[in-house]
Formats: sequence, C-alpha cells, structure tokens
Amino acid sequence: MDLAEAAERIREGIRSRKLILVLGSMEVYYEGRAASSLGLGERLLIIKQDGSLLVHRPTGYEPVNWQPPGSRIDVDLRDGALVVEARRISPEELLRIIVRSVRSVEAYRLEDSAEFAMYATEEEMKRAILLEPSLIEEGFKPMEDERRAGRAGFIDILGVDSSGNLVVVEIKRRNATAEDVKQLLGYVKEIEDEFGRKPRMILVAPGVQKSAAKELARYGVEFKCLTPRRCHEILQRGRGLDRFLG
Amino acid sequence: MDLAEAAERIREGIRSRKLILVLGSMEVYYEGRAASSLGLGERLLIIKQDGSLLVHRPTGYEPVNWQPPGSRIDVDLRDGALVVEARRISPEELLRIIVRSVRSVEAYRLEDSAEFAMYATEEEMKRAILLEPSLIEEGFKPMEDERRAGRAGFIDILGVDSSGNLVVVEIKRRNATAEDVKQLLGYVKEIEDEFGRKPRMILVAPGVQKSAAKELARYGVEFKCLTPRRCHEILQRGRGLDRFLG
DNA sequence: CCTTCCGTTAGGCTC
DNA sequence: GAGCCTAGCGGAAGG
Repeated sequence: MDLAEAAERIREGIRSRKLILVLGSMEVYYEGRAASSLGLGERLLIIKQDGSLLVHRPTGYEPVNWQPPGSRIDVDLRDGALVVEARRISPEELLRIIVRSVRSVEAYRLEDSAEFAMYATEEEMKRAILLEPSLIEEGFKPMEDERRAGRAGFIDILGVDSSGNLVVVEIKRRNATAEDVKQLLGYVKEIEDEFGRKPRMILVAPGVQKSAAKELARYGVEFKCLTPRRCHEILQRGRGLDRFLG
Repeated sequence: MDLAEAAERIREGIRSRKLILVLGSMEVYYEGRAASSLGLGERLLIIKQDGSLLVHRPTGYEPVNWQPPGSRIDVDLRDGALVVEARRISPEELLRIIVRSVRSVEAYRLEDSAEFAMYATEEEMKRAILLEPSLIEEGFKPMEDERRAGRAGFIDILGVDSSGNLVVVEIKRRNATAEDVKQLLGYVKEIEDEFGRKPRMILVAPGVQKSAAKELARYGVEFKCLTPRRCHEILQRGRGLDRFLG
C-alpha cells in the first residue's frame, strides 16, 4: 500500500475516533523516563480511540513500545517515510514510529459498553471474612475495616477474638512476603500506641514465602491460610442465599 | 462475515503460525489465579504466532483479558457461536472468548528479527558511575559492584572516598523512597558487621520523595542527585571516545 | 498534584 | 522450578 494513502487513512481514522490497525515494516524510537530503539521489522501498530497507542511485535504478551491514553498523535510524511509520533506531557515522553512500508491499514468504530467484573481479589477476601468471620477463627468478631493506623496506612480488618483480645488482620491474595509482615507490624505499633496494649496479629494469605516464615516466628505473627478462590465461593454462596431468602 | 468461515480462517492462521486479528462482538470469561467476566461488546482479539492472546477494548493501554505465550488455543463452533479458548497450566488458567459476530478476520506472517535496545536504566546508571566515579564525588573509587551484603541483598557499588572511608552506594533510576533508605541501611549493617566500622552511605537518584528526605536526615544517609538521562549521555560519550581511541 | 498500594502484575535472574 | 526484584510498570484511591 502507498504510504501517502496509509497516512491519509490513519489521519481520517484519528479524526473519526476509530480503532486503527496498521501492519507494516517500521522502526520505533522512544524517549522519556527511559529511552529505547528498535530497528526495522514487521509489526502491528494499534491506535485507539482515546489516544493510546501500542506497538506489538509478532510474539510476546506485552507491547514492545506504547503510549497511554491521552497522548497527542501526529501523522506525517517525512523523507519518504510515514512517521507517527505520540507525545505526552507529565512525564514528557515521545514515541516515534517510522513506517517504511505498509501491508494494511484498517479503521473500525467499536461499540463496547459492557461492564468488566473481576472476582477473587483482595477486596473479595475481605468481604468474605466480614461475611463469615469464623474463616479467621471461631469467635472472631470484626469491628472495623480499612481503619486508619496513623501514618502506617490502613488496617484491612480490626476485630476482637473470643477472649476479648484486639486482633489486627492483614490480607494478601498471594503468598505473604517479609515485607507484608513488616507492614502488619507497622499497623500494630500504631494500634499499641493508641490502645495501650499489644493486639494479636494475623496474616491471612494463601501461603507464605520462606523469608516471611522467619519473620512471622520472630515477631509472633500468626498465619491463617486462605485462598482468594475459597473467598469467592463463599461470597457466591452468600449471594445465592440472599437470592433464596429474597 | 460468517462465523464458520471466521473459525476456519483462525484455525488456518494458527496452523500456519500467523498473527491473527479478529474484530467482532464477543463475551470474555477468565478463570485462573483470579476470575473475570465481560459481557457482549465489540473488541479486537489478537492471537500471536507464539500462542499469546490479547483481548483489547476500544480504549485503554492494557488488554482487558489475555493469556501469555505458550497457551494452547482451541477454536470451536458451539451453539451458534465461535468459541476461542486459551488454556495454560502452571498456573492453570482458562480464557474463553465467545464471539457472536465477526466484522473481520485477518492473518499475517510477520518477519521481525530486529534487536530491542533500552537505555537509561538503573544498570546504565551503575555503568556510568563505574566509568566516571567523580559523578559520586571527587576522589571516589569503586571497588566492587553487585557485592553480596549477607542476606540483605546486593550492594550496587562498594567503594572508598578520598579519605579512605568505605562508601556504600545505592542507585535508583526514579525518585528515592523511604523504603530505598531502609534497604541501604540493611546493606550498611552487614558491611559494618563485616568490616567493623561504619561506612558512608550514599543514595543516588534523580530525586527524593518527601518521606524519604526525613529518613535520609534521620540516619545520616547522603544524597547525590543523578538522572538516568545524564548517565546515558555519559555512556554515549564514553563509547564515542572508545571508538576514537580504539 | 503527589503518594501509596494492588495486579491474573509480567519478565528476568539466581539458586 | 521456586524465590526475589525490577518496571517507561499502569491504575486506583486518598490526601
């Protein structure tokens, strides 16, 4: 395909806010927070309706270069090449794509208003525990969630056990790290300052990294194994009951 | 376009290891480490030559759903819909795309053997300092890089200053955080244990976060401002000299 | 605006 | 293979 025609199609696609697909042979140069260069090769260039831009090589999940939504995109013919530039400010970044030859340019107006729903997140784990506190242990009673702990951050769940002890619960959807233990200790210090007594500390996660296991023992942090999947199932069950009860 | 024809084109594209672009109206369901669902809408489905798969909505930098390279991809006609499934094991994950109608299916064999080069990384900052130690201060002499500091990790650069003091240098390509200061202190503790005297501590970065500034002052950590860009320029210059001298 | 934290983080490296 | 760290991380939420 002729480069001038390709340029016109791309410009028209941007004007009419379409998703544009360009297949061709191109070089790619990036400069901003870092810098990169990529010599000539056949790639897929995607320009989206919101001004985001992606360059994909024939393999790999990730784009080799990109620009997030809101970039200003310029299309020019320069020295016998088709040059696409995507700029953004804050941080100031420039992505320059020099297209040497084009196999195809397609533009589509896509309609997509569906809602994306994600399950088995850390948020869902917290909701499952609030719904069924015995997941932590028998007699556990949550009092607050997302409670501010000074400048240490927010405590996932603050509650009391069956003996009336304060319990600070930290939830992770993946294996707990030593860093997570430190985070929990930070919360506990704030709580201790505030309440004048040391609370129990429970780290809830599907597992622990080896380095974290040592830290748990060292600081007397308890560990409760719980997977995001199990929590999701519990919430589904809860919804089923709600529906049944009406 | 007819769904049966679309299915055949996709299968043929996979057989011949091409990059496949499908534009159409589709639902997407994912279940694996987490789970998600996305109702009917017009999207771009990309199947790459290496078995990676991406579903892109009309806006946004990131794919809404994906499967990394190496997934097994099945294409079926089922209940009047075109169903594309991408599975992987370890972790076991399934992405199911139900295509209800197709606007276009294109397949391309792309040739791309160019090398991708990234500059202005933390690695480059270290190399620039090793090449030109006065970037830290006059008289600084690097002795080792990536030196093991017990279980605390690896010291970016260990050296001595003009007075013979040990110097531990930690490099960050972005503004330094309080966490980075802690990391440096961890190294220093190990070095102190080993050498029996406290080394100077220098954090090298383009800037500091506010929380980090307090930690710097508190623990007597010095800060040296240096940008990845400057380091990249220095290395370029170095290469130029090598070429000139060599 | 900046900071903090999560992510199906991905990807790379070491042990 | 598991553990650990970095990223042009992106994105969201909060101050």
